[in-house]
Amino acid sequence: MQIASRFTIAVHIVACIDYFQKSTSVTSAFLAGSVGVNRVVIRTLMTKLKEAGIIAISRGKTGVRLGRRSEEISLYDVYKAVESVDESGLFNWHSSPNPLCPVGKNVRRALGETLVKAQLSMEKELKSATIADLTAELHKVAD
Amino acid sequence: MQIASRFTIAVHIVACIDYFQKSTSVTSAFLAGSVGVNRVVIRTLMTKLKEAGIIAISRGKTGVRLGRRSEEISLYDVYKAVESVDESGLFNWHSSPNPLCPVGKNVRRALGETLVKAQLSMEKELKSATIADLTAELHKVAD
DNA sequence: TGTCTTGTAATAATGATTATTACACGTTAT
DNA sequence: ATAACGTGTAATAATCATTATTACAAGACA
Repeated sequence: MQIASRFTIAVHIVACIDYFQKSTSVTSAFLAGSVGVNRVVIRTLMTKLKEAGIIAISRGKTGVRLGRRSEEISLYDVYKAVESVDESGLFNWHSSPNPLCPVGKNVRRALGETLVKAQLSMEKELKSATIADLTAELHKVAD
Repeated sequence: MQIASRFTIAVHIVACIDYFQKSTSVTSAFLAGSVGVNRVVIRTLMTKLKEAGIIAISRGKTGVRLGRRSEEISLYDVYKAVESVDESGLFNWHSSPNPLCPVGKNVRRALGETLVKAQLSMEKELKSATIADLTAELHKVAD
């Protein structure tokens, strides 16, 4: 299983806003065109990104803008905004281990910490990369 | 999205074998009882674990055994055996970004390396933990 | 040979993700 | 104020991966 594409879509959205907001009015239709998905998918993600303070939305012709400087938006911020990270964790547990078996009763506790560490390690990498980095790279490639 | 529970199930299986193989004949029915899933699910995973050399299976009453010492089986070995890790990576990409948009055309390339690094960082943690560690912890808790 | 167990195909059930339509409502410009 | 444009969101369907389950063939061992 994988981390849903809505994460890369969300990153794409934010990067697009950073890339284009000075030159164009960025709308959900515009973003849908760049990402290649339905407008409603874009809007749903936009709402989540707005709730996280990553972007600012206003209705009408204004277009979407970043909620703060792209240097201050990490990939983890985006990840957290659109994925349900906290609730269940990256690793999915089988739901009914046998409490009468010493292994079944304790695996989760005995293994849990290690898996949390693995998850945090991945998230740390996402925290160290910003949208500004990505946009810079995009500008570089486009030259 | 999460990493499928078949990973924790597989770890549970291997830990069970390590924990019980000296005292009992460990079978798919036994394991299904401890894990709390259908026998066929266990068998399917057993087959994959066997292909990875993690366990050794024989039909009849013998029961399942480890393919090598539990100190030499990392969580990553198990992870790799039952998840399709290499093919597509941990992060799922949206499939049709617009090649006519400078962002759509290049996000994947510009972001790819960072995501791979995040994935590898997680896997590194899984590599540093062994089934032996887990079984030791299980014995400790059971005392 | 009989009993136990694995191997595996076939199928269904479940659940999450993603796509799409439809329409109410906010915002801006004229 | 009203038309034009854009977001917010409910409702529904399509798709896909995961997980469950039945059924039976075939290997291993006493």
